Amino acid sequence: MLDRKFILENVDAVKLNCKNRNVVADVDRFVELENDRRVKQRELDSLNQESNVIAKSIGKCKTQEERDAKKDEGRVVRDKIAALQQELKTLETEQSAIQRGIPNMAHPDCPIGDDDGANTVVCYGKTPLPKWSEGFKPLDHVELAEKYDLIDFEGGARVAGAGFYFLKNEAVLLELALEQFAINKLVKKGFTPTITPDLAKNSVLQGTGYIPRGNETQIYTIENTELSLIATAEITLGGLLADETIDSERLPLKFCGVSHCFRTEAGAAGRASRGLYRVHQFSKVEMFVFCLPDQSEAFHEELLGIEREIFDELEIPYQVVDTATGDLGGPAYRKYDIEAWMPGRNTYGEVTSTSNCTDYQARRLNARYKVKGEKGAHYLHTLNGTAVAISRALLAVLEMGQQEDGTIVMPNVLRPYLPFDRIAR
RNA sequence: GGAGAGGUGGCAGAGUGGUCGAAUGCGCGGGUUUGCUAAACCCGUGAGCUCGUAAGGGCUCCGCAGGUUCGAAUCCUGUCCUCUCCGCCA
Repeated sequence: MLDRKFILENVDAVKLNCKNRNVVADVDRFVELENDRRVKQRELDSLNQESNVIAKSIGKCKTQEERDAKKDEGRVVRDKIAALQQELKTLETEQSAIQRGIPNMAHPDCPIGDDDGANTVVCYGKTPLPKWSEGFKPLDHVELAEKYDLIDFEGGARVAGAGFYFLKNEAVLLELALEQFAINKLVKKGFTPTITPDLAKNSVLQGTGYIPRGNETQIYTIENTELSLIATAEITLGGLLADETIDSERLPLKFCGVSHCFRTEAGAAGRASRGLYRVHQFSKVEMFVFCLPDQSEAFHEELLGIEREIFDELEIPYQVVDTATGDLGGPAYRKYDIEAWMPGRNTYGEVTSTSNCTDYQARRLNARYKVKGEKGAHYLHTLNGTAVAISRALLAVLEMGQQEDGTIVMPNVLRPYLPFDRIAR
C-alpha cells in the first residue's frame, strides 16, 4: 500500500495513477477520512494524557475523599476515551479498505493504457522463430505428450478434476532438470536457494497483495484454518521478512524458492487454456529480492536479464513486454513479462513475469531496514521474478524441440541434468 | 493429539498493579586516558505517530487480541509461537 502521508500530499498524482491503472478508488474520501483521523487522534492523545495525569496523581492523594473524587474524574475521562476510540476504529476500517485498494504508483516510463493491448514489446530473444519445412505441421504439446505418454490429463482430472495432470516419463525428468538448471544458475548469481512451504497464512497472502477470499480470488484456502495454498513462492519469500527490521549491511538479500503453485483460475474458463497452459497446479522456481530503495531499478533489470538468459539458453524464441499501467496489478511499480513463442498456439504466451514493487509490498508486510548510525527504520524495496514456471516452460521446450522426424530434442543446457538428449520411441 | 514451561529493548536477563519505556550485563556509537592497539573510565544508545523553526513536549507499543482497574509488563480470558516430556508418524 501507499503511505498515508504520501497520498495526502500527492492527491492529484495518485488519482491520475488510479485512472491510468484502471482502478477505482475513492481517493477524495480517503483524504477526508485521513484529515478527520488526524484530528481525532490528536484529541485522543490529549485525553490519554489527561487520564495519565489523573491516574498518577491518585497514588499521591492524602485522603480517601480526595482519592474517590479523582477516581470519578478518571472514570469520566476513560468513558470519553472509549467512545473516541470506537469512532476512530470505524473510521480507520473504512480508510484502510480504501488505502489497500489504491495501487502502487507506476514507473514514469510504463506504457499508459487500459489493458494488455497497450503493452509494448521491448526486445526479442536470441533464438529465431522455428523454420520448419513447407508442409510440416508441428504438433502442440498436448499432442506431443500423448504421442510419447508424457502427461496424463485424464488421470489428473479423475483424481483432482479438470486442470490437474500427472507428468509422466521424460516429462518428470524434464521438470526436475529445469528446476536444477534454474537453481544452479541462480546460486551462481548469488541467490540463496530455498524450498518454501506450499501453504501460507492468510495474513502473509494479504501482506504480499494476494486476496485469499472473495469472488475473483485465485487462491485455494484450507477450510477451518487460516492457511491458503500459495499461488507463487513470491508469497512465502516475501513473508520471510514480514515484521522484521534488518540491518542495511545485510542487503541486498536475494532468494530463490522452489514451490508448487496453486491457482483456482476462477473465471478463466474458455480462454486459451488447452493442456498445460493454464492449470491449477504447477511447480515454479521464483526469484525474490529485498534491497535498498536506490537499488531496486537496477535489480529489476538484473532479474529480467536472468530470465532472458534462461530462455535464450533453453533455445526458446521470445519477446519481452513492458506491461501497460492498466495491466500491472496492484503492487507493481513496473513489470516485464517474457512471452515465449508457442508453436502450438502459433503466438507468444507469457512464461515469466518480473515486478519491481518498490516499498508497496514492504509497507504492508512491515519489512524494514535500518542504517547503522542513522535514526529510524525505512521500508525495503521488494522485487520478484519468475525463473522458470515449469508447466509453461515445459510446454515451450516440447513444442520448440520437435523435429520434422517427430522426435523432440532437448536444449543443450539441460543435458547435464537429463539421461537422454531427445525424446523418441 | 495429551501434559507442562515460557514469550520483556540488537542479544542475555530483572521486573511487589502506581515513582517502568522498563534494572543490570554484553554489544554498539561518542569521549577521556594512552607511542599504536587493547584495557580502564565517562557519556549516549528501541520503534511508530504527533506538536514545535528549534530546544523540547505529548501519545502508543513489554508475542497478538480482548477484559478488570482511576491506573496493567505485572491480574483475568482467548489466541499464536517457542521449548520439554508422552503418544503417533514420513
